[in-house]
Amino acid sequence: MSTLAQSKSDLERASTAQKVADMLRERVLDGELEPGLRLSEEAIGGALGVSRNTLREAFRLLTRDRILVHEHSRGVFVRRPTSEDVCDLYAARRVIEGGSLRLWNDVTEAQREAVRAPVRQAVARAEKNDFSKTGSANIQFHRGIVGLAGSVRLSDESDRLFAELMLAFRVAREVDAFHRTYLPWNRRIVELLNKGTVDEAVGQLDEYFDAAEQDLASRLTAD
Amino acid sequence: MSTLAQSKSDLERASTAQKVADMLRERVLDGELEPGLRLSEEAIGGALGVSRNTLREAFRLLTRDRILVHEHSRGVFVRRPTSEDVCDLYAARRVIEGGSLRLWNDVTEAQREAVRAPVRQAVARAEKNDFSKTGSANIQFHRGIVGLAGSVRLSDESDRLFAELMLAFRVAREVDAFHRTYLPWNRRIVELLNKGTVDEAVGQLDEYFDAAEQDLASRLTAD
DNA sequence: ATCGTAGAATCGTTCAACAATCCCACAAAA
DNA sequence: TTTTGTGGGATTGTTGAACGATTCTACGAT
Repeated sequence: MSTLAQSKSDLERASTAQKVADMLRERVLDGELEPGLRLSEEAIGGALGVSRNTLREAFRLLTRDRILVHEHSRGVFVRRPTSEDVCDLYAARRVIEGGSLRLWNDVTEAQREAVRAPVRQAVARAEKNDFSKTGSANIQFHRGIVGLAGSVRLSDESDRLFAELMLAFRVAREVDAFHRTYLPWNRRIVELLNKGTVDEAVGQLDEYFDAAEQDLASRLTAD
Repeated sequence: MSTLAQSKSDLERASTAQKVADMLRERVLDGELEPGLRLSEEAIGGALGVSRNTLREAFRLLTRDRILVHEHSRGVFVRRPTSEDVCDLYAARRVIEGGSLRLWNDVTEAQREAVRAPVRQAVARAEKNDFSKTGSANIQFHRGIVGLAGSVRLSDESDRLFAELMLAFRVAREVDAFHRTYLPWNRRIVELLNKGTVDEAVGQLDEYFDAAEQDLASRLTAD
């Protein structure tokens, strides 16, 4: 049954605009297209072999995800988060993840495991001095937290927030080191959760947000 | 200074696609375009005097706001929320508004007043048997709650959730009566907040969500 | 150095066309 | 009767070109 659902989702992936958007999203999040860069319709459309109209549709999809920003009659740019953006992003995350984490005792074991697993894997890799996937592991941890709420709308919005933060990391030139710094925090949160002290875990999460926000914002204003 | 900001925002409102999207959004939320209705590109584009490409851009904007749904090669439809959607929407609202309300003691007086004022006005009107604007007042109350978080991203996402719920009300054929029913709840929440018992207010908010969700979902499944 | 202006580059929008896909009705087969 | 092809017709997906409107750039005047 899962194979059927799989192939169905593959078939639905027909639109060219969608494919172009996926490719551009990857390029942006990988850092090949730097924040602040202007994306010329003609240049990119020509390079990818799609018409301007189709490319504009792809741009709309990415502005929805807040990866690109659209300025009227000026074009689209790779989003370049400011320190105000970072403040706003963490304000949203505090509410969403804090509120989700409080549901810890009311959710399924599978949902709880989605929070624990990423931290366990990151810790295991860190002990072998392997910090390769530490960034995605950190994001998976926070995705798991939001998943406790059981709302796809909330999870989707969180993914957009995470994508924006990835861009902020890039502006601050601290993509990997950032996640690594805060691994101990994640570990502590999971330990508190397993101990059943949800309120203390939420407190640790808030402290993590405070530290991360200040760290990131200061790097952005200095730049 | 506010006049300058005003005129600036007017100037930025240049795009035709944006204007078309605004018009369509209004039509949908007013109920002139029923949930489930398919919007033909040719028909609407011809009626509004805009080209297909521009109309498609407007559709993308409304799809982002979850007012329309896009099905590949089939067209765009006015969203018709299901009971699963309602469940998801309230799961998100529980987290967002619950988390925001907990910040009550940490925000500015202006933010707190944005929560109290809509309820006060709705109560005043209700005592005169004037239930005309009770719906928007209820939404303003919940907008105020989300505003406590101080994140425009969170507030924007909440507006999208509210818009979706408006569509659900319409499917359930209970637009005004719905809001009216729950005015006493809002009043009680504000009283608890003014008394300083934030946790109890959050509890009342949760109960409100439980009742509203069950009420709305049952009307949708019955239909 | 500041300001204004002409020209180039780019975006916003429209139009026409064709391929790809979906829908619907009708006929054939179990 | 129900199911299963199988057409044709309608609609969407995508392209390319075109032109007015807006922005950017560079050059020259003050």
